[in-house]
Amino acid sequence: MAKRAPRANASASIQDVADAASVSIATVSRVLNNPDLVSRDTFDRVHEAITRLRYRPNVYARGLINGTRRVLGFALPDLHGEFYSELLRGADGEANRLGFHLLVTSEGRSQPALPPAPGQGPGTDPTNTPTRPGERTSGFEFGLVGGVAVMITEPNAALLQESIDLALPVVVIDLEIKHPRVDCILIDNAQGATLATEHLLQTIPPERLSFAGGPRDNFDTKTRADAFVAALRARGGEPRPDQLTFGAYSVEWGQRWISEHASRQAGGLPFGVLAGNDEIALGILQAAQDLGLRVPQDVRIVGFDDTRLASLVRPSLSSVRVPLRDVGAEAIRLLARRIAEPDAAEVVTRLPASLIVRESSR
Amino acid sequence: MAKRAPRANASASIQDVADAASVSIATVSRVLNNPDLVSRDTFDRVHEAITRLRYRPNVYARGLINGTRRVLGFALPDLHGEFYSELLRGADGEANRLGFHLLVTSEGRSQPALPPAPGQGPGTDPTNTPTRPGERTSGFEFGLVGGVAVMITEPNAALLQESIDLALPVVVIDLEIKHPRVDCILIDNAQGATLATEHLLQTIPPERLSFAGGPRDNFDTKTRADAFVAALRARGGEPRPDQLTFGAYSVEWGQRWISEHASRQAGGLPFGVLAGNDEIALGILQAAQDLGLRVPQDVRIVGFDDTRLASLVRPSLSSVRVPLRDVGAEAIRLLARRIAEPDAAEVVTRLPASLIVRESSR
DNA sequence: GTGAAAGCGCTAACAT
DNA sequence: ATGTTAGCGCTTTCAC
Repeated sequence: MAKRAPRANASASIQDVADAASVSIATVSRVLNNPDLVSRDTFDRVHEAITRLRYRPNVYARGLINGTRRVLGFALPDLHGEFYSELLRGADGEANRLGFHLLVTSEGRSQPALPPAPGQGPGTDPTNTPTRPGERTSGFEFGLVGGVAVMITEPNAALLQESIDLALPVVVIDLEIKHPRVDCILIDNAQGATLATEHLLQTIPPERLSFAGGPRDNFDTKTRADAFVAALRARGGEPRPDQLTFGAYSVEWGQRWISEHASRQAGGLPFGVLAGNDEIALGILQAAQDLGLRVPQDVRIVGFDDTRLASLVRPSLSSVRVPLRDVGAEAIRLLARRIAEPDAAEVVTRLPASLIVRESSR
Repeated sequence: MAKRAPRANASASIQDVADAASVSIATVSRVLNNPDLVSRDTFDRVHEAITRLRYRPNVYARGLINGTRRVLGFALPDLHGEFYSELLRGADGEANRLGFHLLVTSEGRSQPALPPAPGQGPGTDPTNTPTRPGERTSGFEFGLVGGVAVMITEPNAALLQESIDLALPVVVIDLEIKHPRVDCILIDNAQGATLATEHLLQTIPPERLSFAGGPRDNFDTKTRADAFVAALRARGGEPRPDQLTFGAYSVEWGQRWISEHASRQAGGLPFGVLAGNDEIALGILQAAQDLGLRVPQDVRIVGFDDTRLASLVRPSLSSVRVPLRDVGAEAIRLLARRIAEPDAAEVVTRLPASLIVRESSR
């Protein structure tokens, strides 16, 4: 029995427990990991010591051995707002269910990735502090996490690339990529946008229908815009360029959109707009009213994502419902699966969108 | 030079890098942690090997040694909605700045803590699977984190207790507790509620003013209610019991409150209400309008927290602004400080609240 | 059923 | 300036 004075400060180690229970550390370990292998009596003694000393196995030591990483990385473009918040909640719930922990990060954290230039040796410039490898490069302490879920909404995807390079289990949200061992979760934006457009077309002629999208580069916005155009064409209307505009996912952009649109609105009333998300829709909704336009009599609006905002405002906002919570949960599920079976076939989960009609387009 | 065949599957280890650069592992370690100690030439060679092999130091091995935990736990009652979302964003930003990572958890995850009964030996009941110590008990992988920020909004605080027991750096949000080495962050709810009440009292007589709180046990709600009462008394009005009601932090509760209140409203119009948070206020605002009451002519409403909801709805909602993002950031800052100086004096940060007057109470 | 001992990958003395 | 070596706390053979 290798006794050792238990350090006053730090928490109890396995050795402390072993000493207290007069067994070897191996036995303590067994009590923790293979209770069946120890005798009833020993078990009780050890267990008592564990509780008394408030012993918690050191995760780092454990992780060092079996590489069992119970931590999953969850990288979102941003953490704020109803949208991401709901995604996160879905992930958190599922992580909890499956016994994982969530390391969150927002892309806002991103640092430039390691210099990719293969020929140019690093540290060539003596004035530059050389990249400290092993330090965080993209906001993630890789190596701490057993897998990463990354939401990719725009072309630049340093974090994704890095995750893939590290041969870490990866789940990509919002972008379909074909890569060995990389699973994807997609929202059926096209379907949702089609539903919404067709709904608007029931009461609005094609030439009076517009799409007020988010950032032009944004994948979601792009898909939604394409489906919007397709739906218009299906009705025989080739949209004019001014019927498709792009800005930002913000209330402000929605407000600006409507004020500009209303002033050049030659087609007459009522007109309709499919917004890139609920915030844009909300901006449109409110600024339209400020402009003296009645919703839905003069302007019919449909948002996207069906965040809580949509049901909370008055008049309530029609919106394309996207199962955000399911997206978060599914990401964790896929990650867990791939950790368990690294070579399982790649999965592309496509979650359906549906249209929730409320006052703003009725 | 202890060569070793680099495993095909796993990521490169320090030994692999050492071999590739024909140096010892110690030198590689130095390149990573004390670049000044190695020669220019060696540095370059090692650095090259590192990038080529995509080497990342194993966090677990590192953590095992220096106990440097760059991960902070952030425990909130819930993850969803503007409120927590903003808190989280503040924390994430500051964690990023200070080089920490955020392990989030919502109290919804909580498992029952270890059985506290000291006399009763564990594992006494042979039918029961004994508690697996070392497994997560409160949603947290303690031992992985170098500190924990816990938001405590209601009396039960198993997670807090556990954190404290583990002698982990702890920051408590929303509850003032005096405990060695535990720092607190408080929002000046009393001040905020006072400001709001006095504002309402400018146009509403005390007997027509009500407080529609969140859960009765909730610390914030309690403080806000107390300040409300005090402000009324200062104006010479002893509030009737029905002027103080408690429910939940939800739109639904706000809606129910106004329908019940409107029906028994004998004091006449206009009347005023201070809501426990913005969601309640929003429910009141909308249901009031549905009931044919005009806001602010008939009903004046002030919310709490000043989440984005307040400025997004129409009529816009007056609200007590609470610097949520600062709260999150300050939590991380305090944690970082206590990790650096474990015995620093305890700090209680009290963040000010302010009143934002908008249409709903003008 | 239990203990002894060999590492997991890394850092930090201590040598040289 | 660089290499050698002793652990960090734990799991896991391998003996007994």
